[in-house]
Amino acid sequence: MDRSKALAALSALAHETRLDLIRLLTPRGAEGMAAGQIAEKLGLAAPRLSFHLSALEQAGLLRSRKLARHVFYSVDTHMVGSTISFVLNDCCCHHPDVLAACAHNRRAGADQGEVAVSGTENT
Amino acid sequence: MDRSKALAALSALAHETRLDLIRLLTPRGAEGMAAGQIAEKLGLAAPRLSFHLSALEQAGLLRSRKLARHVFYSVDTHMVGSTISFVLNDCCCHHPDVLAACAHNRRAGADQGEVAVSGTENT
DNA sequence: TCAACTATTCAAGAAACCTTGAATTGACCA
DNA sequence: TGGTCAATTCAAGGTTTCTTGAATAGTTGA
Repeated sequence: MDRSKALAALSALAHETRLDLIRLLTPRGAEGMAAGQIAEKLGLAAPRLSFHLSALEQAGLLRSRKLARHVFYSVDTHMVGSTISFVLNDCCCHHPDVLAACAHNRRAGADQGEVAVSGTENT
Repeated sequence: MDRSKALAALSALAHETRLDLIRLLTPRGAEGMAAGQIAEKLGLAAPRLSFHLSALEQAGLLRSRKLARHVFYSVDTHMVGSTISFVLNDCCCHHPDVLAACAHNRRAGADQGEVAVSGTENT
């Protein structure tokens, strides 16, 4: 993964709406979700959603496939992982404290249960 | 780590110059580096550097301390780690594929030697 | 105190980004 | 073919972000 790709991916992630999209779509796996359903879940106007979906797709973080009149979007988990590891590798040079903080927080998160949402927020 | 902090940190990271700063400063540890030396290393105009340093500090990714007429900046490794783990936890819900891609790339980076700079570029 | 040095702040302009409503494209079905 | 639905594209606007040169504040040593 080269720098410009990583930078594009980071820029794409650095927006509230787009993080919401990643958060919503990740648990859906490769199947993903249709744009209309996403718009409904997140309460977004269609053009606005389109704008952010295409930003994420451009950055390589989402894939899309057409099915009848729907377009399904799914997260490219490999790309997300690569982006994260870019920050760890290239920027932080495997600095032990960064890795430690990362590992610690990952464990803490798992302990508390800010996990396993996967469809439960279906109000 | 709450969402707005994480978002601020991600936004701060999503800029070429600021990634350069993190990359330069991480190996220096808590000691950090004086603004003037940073400017020289990266070839940045002083106001521009100040702008980006303060953006990173605002986001919590850098700390600063004054020493005589110099200001030393250093990376807050804990904050960087927290930001990374936020993406893993909160956004990707510990999705196994993301973790796998992250772990894989981390190992690949270590194998190749894009590591262990830690002060050797002291021209 | 004065000059030199380090770093930040200010102001202005350019560029990029985001949101919105209107228009458009493409697919489906009667 | 005409109507409807799903999604995108377009155009306009407002806001934010970035860069630059000029001005400012604080520190040091003669």
